[in-house]
Amino acid sequence: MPTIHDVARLAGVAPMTVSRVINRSGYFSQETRARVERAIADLGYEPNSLARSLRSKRTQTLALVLTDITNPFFTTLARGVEDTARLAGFTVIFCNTDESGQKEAEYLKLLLQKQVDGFLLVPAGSSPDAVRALVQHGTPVVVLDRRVPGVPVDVVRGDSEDGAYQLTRLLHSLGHRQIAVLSGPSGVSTADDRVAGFCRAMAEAGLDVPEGTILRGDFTQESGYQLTRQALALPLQPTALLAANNFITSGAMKALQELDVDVPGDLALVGFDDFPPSMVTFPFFTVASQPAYEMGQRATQLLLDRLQGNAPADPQEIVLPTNLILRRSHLKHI
Amino acid sequence: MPTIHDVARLAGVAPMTVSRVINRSGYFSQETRARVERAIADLGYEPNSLARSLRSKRTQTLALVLTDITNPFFTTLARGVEDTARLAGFTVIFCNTDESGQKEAEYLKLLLQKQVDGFLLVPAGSSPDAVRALVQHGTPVVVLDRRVPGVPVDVVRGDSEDGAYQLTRLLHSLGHRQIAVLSGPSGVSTADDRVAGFCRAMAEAGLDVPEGTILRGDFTQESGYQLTRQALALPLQPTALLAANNFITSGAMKALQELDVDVPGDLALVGFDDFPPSMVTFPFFTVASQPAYEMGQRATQLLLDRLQGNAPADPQEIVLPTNLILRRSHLKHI
DNA sequence: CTGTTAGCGCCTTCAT
DNA sequence: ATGAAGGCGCTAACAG
Repeated sequence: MPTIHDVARLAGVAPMTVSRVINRSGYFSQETRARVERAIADLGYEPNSLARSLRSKRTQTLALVLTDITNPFFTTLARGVEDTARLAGFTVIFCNTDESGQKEAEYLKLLLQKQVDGFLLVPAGSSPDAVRALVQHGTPVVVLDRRVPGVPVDVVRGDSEDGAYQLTRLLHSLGHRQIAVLSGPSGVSTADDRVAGFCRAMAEAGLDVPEGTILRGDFTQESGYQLTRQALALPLQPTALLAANNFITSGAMKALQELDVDVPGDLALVGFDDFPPSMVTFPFFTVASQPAYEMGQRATQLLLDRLQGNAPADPQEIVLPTNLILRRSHLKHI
Repeated sequence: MPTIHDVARLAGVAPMTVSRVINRSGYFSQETRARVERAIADLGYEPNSLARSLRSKRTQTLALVLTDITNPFFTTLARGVEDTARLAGFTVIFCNTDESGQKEAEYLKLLLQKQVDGFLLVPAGSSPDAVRALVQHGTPVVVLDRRVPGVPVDVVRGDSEDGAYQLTRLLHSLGHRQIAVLSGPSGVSTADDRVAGFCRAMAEAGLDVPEGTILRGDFTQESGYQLTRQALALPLQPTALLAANNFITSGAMKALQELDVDVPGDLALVGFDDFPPSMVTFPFFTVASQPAYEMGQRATQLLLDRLQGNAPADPQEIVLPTNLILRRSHLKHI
C-alpha cells in the first residue's frame, strides 16, 4: 500500500503538499496539483482513514446498536439510518443485542474503542445504565424507539401511547368490552406506553381492566403464541386481542389458527407495527404503523447535527405519529 | 480520553508496561499488573483501536456490502454474518448498494480506506469489475449469493439452478405445460441460474419453452407486478408462474389479486426465497427456500479463516442446497 | 505557494 | 521484568 510519502516522492513534493491537494485545504498551484494527482493515480494511492482519524479525532463512522435487525421494523429503520449516514459521508457499524444487557455493554465498549463518532441506540431490556454511562461519558448518542426516563439524551421514537389508544378506541367503537393486551417486558417503554394508551382509552370509556387482561411477555413470536393461549384461558373470555408488536401479532395468529379460532369471525386482533409492504400479499392485519424509515432518518440527522454542533443544546425528544391502518383483522361483529 | 500515558503515569510505570499488561504480552510482575489495572479502572481508560490498528494493520472490522437489507433474505443473512463476526471479536459495517454499480464502487473505496480486514460482498448488478478489482488488489473477499464467473474468488451461494429445477419439476408433475418465469436481470447469476434450472427441467420433460415465457425484470415487487401482467397477456396463457425471488412473488400476487385471478384456483404460483417464519401467518406460498442465515455464517467463517491463513489456497465455492417447501400456492388442478 | 517539525496513541525492537 | 527510542500514516501549526 503506497503512502502519502510515496506519492510525495513520485511527485517531487513534500507529503504535506500531497495532503493539501487531497483535502483541498490550504494553497497549492495548479501545476503541483496536477503532478500530485498524477502520482496518486499512478500509484493507486488511497488515503488511510485510520491515520487520518487518529489525528483528526473523527472517524466518520456511526454505531447502530439495536435488538434484532431481523425484525422488519428495525430493518427499515436501519435502512433509514444507512441512507442518511451515507449522504453525509458516514459509514454505519451495526450490532444486534437480542435484548441482552451484556451483549449491549460489550458492544458499546468495543465501539467506543473504535472511536465511532456517535451512537444510534435502541437500548436493550430495561436497563438505562448503559445509556446513562454513554451520556455521562460525553459520547453523542441518540436513543431510538424507546424512552429512557431520567437520562438527558436525545430520543426519536413513535407515539406508542397514542397508537395503543387509537387501536383500543377502534375496538371499543366496535362494541368490544373485554380486550386482552399482549405486551412486552415491563420496563421497556414501548411495552409500557402501549399498555398505558390502552388503559387511558378504557378509562375514558368508563370500562375497567379486569385482573389478568394485561399480559406481559417479550416482543417475540413465541411470546405472542404463549400469551394468546393464556388470554383465551382467562375467566372473562376476551372478544379482542391487542398485540404490542408485529412478532407478538404473528405469534398470536399462529396460536389462534391452532386453536381453530377464526379471526375476525370469532375474535378481533389488532397490533402494533406493520409488516413490510413488499411482504404483505394479503392485506389482513389492522395495525398501528410506525414510520420506521423516517425514524432512522430523523435520528441520524439529529445525531449528525449534534456532531456538527448544529443541534439545540438540550436533549431533543422527537415523537413521530403512529398511523392506524384498517384492514380486516379487527372486523368481528359483536 | 485518557491514554496509555496517563495510565502509565498514574501507575508509576512506562507506557510500554501498560501495553504489556493490557495485551497480556511479555513479562510483568503481579504487582505491576495490579497497579496498572488499578490505574486503568480509576481512569476509565479504554485502548484506542485506531492507534492500535494503525500499528497492527488489522482493524477487526468486516464490510458487508449488499444490495438491500430490506429484503428479508439479506436481513437474515446479515444476522448470520454479524453473529459469526461477533464471536470472533469482529465488527461489521453494512452498506446497501441498491444494485447500483456506482454506489458499490464508492463504498468499496471508502471501506478500503477504512482498512477493513475483509469484504463480504453481494455484487451489484451485472458488473464483475468491482469484484475483480478488489481481488487483484489483494483484499480478502468472499462473494455472497451470486457467482462472478471468471474471477478467482471465494463464493458462498445457494443452489439456484437446482431450486428452479425442483420447482419446475413440481409444476410439471402436476400437469403444467405452460409455465412463465418471472426472473431478474440477465447477467445476475441468481437470475440466470434460475432460468437455467427451469430450462433444464423443461428440456428433460421434452417440453419446449415458447417465445416470451421467460420474462426478465429486476428483483423487486414492482417488477413482479409488471412481469405478471405481461405473462398473462402472452398468446399461450400460462397455467403456472415461477417467480425468481420473494419480492417478485409478492408483486405477482398483487397483480393477480387485482386481475381477479385466484391462486391456486386459476393459476399456480411458486417462487424462490421464503418469507421469514416470524412473519408468515398464513402458510401459503410454495417456495424454494435458501438457508440465508447459514449462508451468512459460512461466508463469514470462510473470510475469517482466510484472514488467519486457515483456508485452502485456491478459491472455494460453497453451494448450499435449496429447500423445497410445499404449501398451497402451487395446488392448481389441471 | 511549499516545506519542516511534531505528535495523534499505540506497539515492535532493542536495550538494560 | 521494565524502559527508551522510533515509527505506523497522516495533518495542525508554524516557518519560509
